[in-house]
This record gives sequence, C-alpha cells and structure tokens, in this order.
Amino acid sequence: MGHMVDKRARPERRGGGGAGANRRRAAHSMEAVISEAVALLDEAGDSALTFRALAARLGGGAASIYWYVASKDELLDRASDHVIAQVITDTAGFHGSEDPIDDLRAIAVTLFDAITDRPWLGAYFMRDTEVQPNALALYERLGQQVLRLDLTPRQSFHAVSAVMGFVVGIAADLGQKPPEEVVDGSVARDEYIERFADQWRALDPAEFPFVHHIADEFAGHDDTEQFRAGLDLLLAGLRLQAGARPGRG
Amino acid sequence: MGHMVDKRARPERRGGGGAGANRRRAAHSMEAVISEAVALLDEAGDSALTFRALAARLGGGAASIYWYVASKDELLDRASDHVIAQVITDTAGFHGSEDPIDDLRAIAVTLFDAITDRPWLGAYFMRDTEVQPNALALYERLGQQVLRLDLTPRQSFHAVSAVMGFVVGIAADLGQKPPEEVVDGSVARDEYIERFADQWRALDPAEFPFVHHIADEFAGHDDTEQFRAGLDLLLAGLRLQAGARPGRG
DNA sequence: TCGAAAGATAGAACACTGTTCGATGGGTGT
DNA sequence: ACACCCATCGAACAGTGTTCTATCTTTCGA
Repeated sequence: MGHMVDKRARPERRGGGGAGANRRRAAHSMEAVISEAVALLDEAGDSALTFRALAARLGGGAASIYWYVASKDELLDRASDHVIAQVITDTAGFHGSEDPIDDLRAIAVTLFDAITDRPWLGAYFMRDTEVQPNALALYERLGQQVLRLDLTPRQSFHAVSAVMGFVVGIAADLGQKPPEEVVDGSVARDEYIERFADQWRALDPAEFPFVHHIADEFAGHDDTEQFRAGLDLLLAGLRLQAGARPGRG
Repeated sequence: MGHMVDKRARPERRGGGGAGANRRRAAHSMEAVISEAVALLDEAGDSALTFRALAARLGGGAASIYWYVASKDELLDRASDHVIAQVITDTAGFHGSEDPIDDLRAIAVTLFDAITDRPWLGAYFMRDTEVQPNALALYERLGQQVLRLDLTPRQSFHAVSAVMGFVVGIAADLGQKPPEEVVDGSVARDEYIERFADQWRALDPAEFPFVHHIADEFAGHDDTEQFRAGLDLLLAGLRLQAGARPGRG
C-alpha cells in the first residue's frame, strides 16, 4: 500500500556544481537509475537492460541498484511509468473539444505512438497501478472523456478497457522485433515487409484467398494508419452505443 | 528461410492406416517435445518451461531438445502453434451463417478463450508465420468472413488486423499474473479483485471521478463479458463501415 | 554379415542472468 | 571526536539458454 513513506523516493543529490570529481564511490539517485534504465532500453532494446549493464552505465556495482528497486520487475514497472508520465503531459490538453470521442482518439493515438517507439512498454504498461500511478492517471484521463458520453457505468468501464486493450494489443503486435536483418540496417524495413508479402503471395490461392486479397495492402501498409483504422472502427461502435441511449429521453 | 527442408519436422511415422510396424522409436519425438512443453506451460505457467525441466519430463538430457528445436523462441513458437491447431479445428464450422460478423465474433471468442486459458500464448501468437502455419490459417479464417462483407482490400486488411490485435491485447492484459496470493489459492480471485477495487475507491474522488464511477463495475466484472463488450463495439463499427459502401452503387 | 554413415542422445562446460549477503565507505548530527 | 545510519560494493549463489564433443542406436548398402 502507498501509506508508507519511502525515503528512497528522494535521495536526489542536491544540485549545484557537481565539482567533486574525486568520488571513489558512485552516487546514484532514483531519477538517475530509472532514466538510465529507460535510455538503455531505448538504445539497445529489451534484452539490453541488465543489472550489470545498468550499473556500468551508472558507474557502480550491480548490487547497488537493489537499494532503489526490489526486483527487475519493479525496475521495469517504474521505467514504464516514467515514460507514461510524458504521455500524461502530452495529453494534458486533450479534453473539452466538442466531441468527446475526438479527445478519446487523440489520447489513444498519443499512447500508441509512445508504445511503438518503445516496444518493451507494451509488456509492462499498467501491470501494477501502485507502482505506476501515471498509468492509472492515463486510464482516468480516457475515462473522463467517456464520462461525457451518455453511458451506463458498465458500458463506460467496458469502453475504456476496450480502447486500452486495443492500443496495447496493436502496439505490442507491431513492436515485434524484425529478425535482426532490419536491426542491422542491412535490409530496409520496406524490403523486409515486401519479402513477407511475397511469401504470402506464394501460398495456394485456393486455400488462402484472403491472404492473397490483402497481400498488396500489407506490402504497402503503414503501421500508424493501420492502428488508426482499427481505432476508428472501435470508436464508431462506441458512438453508436452512445447515441442509442436507452430510457428516460 | 523456408526453402530448406528440415527432416526433423517429420520423425513421425507416416504409415497411413493399417499395419503399423512395431518399431519402437526413440523416447523423444517432435510431437512429444512440443506436447510436454505445452503441458509444462499449462500446469506451472510461463516460468516453468526450462530446457532442464522439459528434459526431466521427457526423461533425458537438456541438450537433446536442441535436435528438435534451434532455440527456446522456436520452442515457444511451435508450442503456440500447437494449441492454435486446436482453435483451428474448434472453429472449423464457424462459417456460412447468415451474418458474416456472427462468424467473425464466434471465431474471435474461441481464440480469446484459448488465450485466457494459456496466458503465455499472447506473447508468442503469430510471431513467426513460418513456424506457425496454424496462426496464419486462423488469420485466413477470420479474413474469409470479412471477405463476405463489401469492403475494399485495405478496409478488410485493417478489419482483420484490428480484430486480431484486440483479441490478443485484451487476452494478454487479462493474463497478467496475480501476485502469487491467488496462485496459492490462499486468496480467492473475487477477494483479490475486491481489494483492488477498494484501493481505487480510496483515491481522491475529485481527481479520479471516472475510477470511482466504475469501481463497482470493476469489482464485479467478468473477464469474458468485458471482452465480448469490447469486441461488439469493434464489430458494430465494422458493420457500419460495411453498410456504407461507397461508390458505384 | 559386416561396417560405415546417418540419426539421435547426453554430459560437461560456458557465459550470462537476477539476486543475496556481509562488509565497508561516507556524510550527518551531536 | 564519536557513533549512527544511509548508500555502495565485491563476491558468491543458484539458475538459465546454449554449445561442444563424445557416445550410443538405427539404417542400409556392399
């Protein structure tokens, strides 16, 4: 529970000069630990974040990190919340437009962009709302727009869950690592996708008519557009539900 | 790539019906390896599948598994495809009803049930369509129903991707491990959820009006119902799109 | 029937991981 | 000056995926 004050939350070294270069011992801070963890994840991906690598980046020993964080899961939870904080500030103005669904869409798109930039986010986002207060705040932010629609509590609960689930589902799907030839840069992403499409076109047209039907679309598809199209379907259904409000005129 | 024939793929005796030569094969086989891997995952969860544990179950050494599988990723891909095969047979009859969207929903629900039973599936489903032919077949199966709607190729591509993404997104979300008190059975799932809801109700109502608004719904929610509600929103949007076909008509 | 080639298994070791423990440094207050 | 507690570190532990090499076992042609 959150009622215990944890002094570890604020060991930030007071700012000034930082002139003391002769430190034999390294001095960390919660902010530094999480920031460097996120940086490591962003630069080298999911598997690059190890306690030893992070410690090397911080200039210290691996065991020291355990003073700030109880486990790697908590480290990732906090890293996740750290970038969601940015989403919170980026979506601060997304409310009060004429159509609540427009706000809903704008928030969802911002979250989507954040996750596609950081594929590792999908797996840890909103895993623990105690350690991830910003994730909860984002949930609330979506919910407040749904609140402007005329829905029952159950319907609004389902609506927000659906939007959240859709975003992380699609984003996680897209975040799947291209098998190292795209990472190396030796093969462009377009060519990689094209090769994939060719593979599909080589299938038996009688057995896979649909795959053939959409192979060209797949070859030239844009991830963000694909996401937006699906989100619009979901939101169209939601608007339909909001319009057909039952009872009491 | 797929042009190399791998004999490991078929150590199964291929004699059709009838007189089986009673040639006792070795203890291992591709079928046994994958089946036991799935069993291990089902019984003890994600972290229980290790090469050593699997080898012990098969009655052999850990290194032997590498003759059938090149890496743990491939093992999980094959395990994933193994259970999707069941989904394929379970959804074999889900076509040709009057409304294609009804078929679409039935297939999606079957897939959802399979993933909720096996949370590990979400992370590996459709990761590699070469090693997961059944996943591709399921994609095709959904697509063939969308094909009955009057949509452009791009629209149908987006529709199937949206349904797939939504299913795995929600299922993966639900598959998050309850923190060991539910697993131990010491705390019932209802009580765990209720405790969660209480936590939400303790938040500042002014700052979290939506969370308060749906706390009761969350407390008594049913996962499957939650999924179906979101899916219905998506499908309602899809039907709307299919009804408003543009041009030349 | 024999022997060689291919199929299949296993033990030991390697590099690496998250995590724990005890010891020790260093700043702060008195 | 002293003690005190926060913070850091080195070393070790148990466990992981993976590889290498040696060894069984089956197959099959000469």
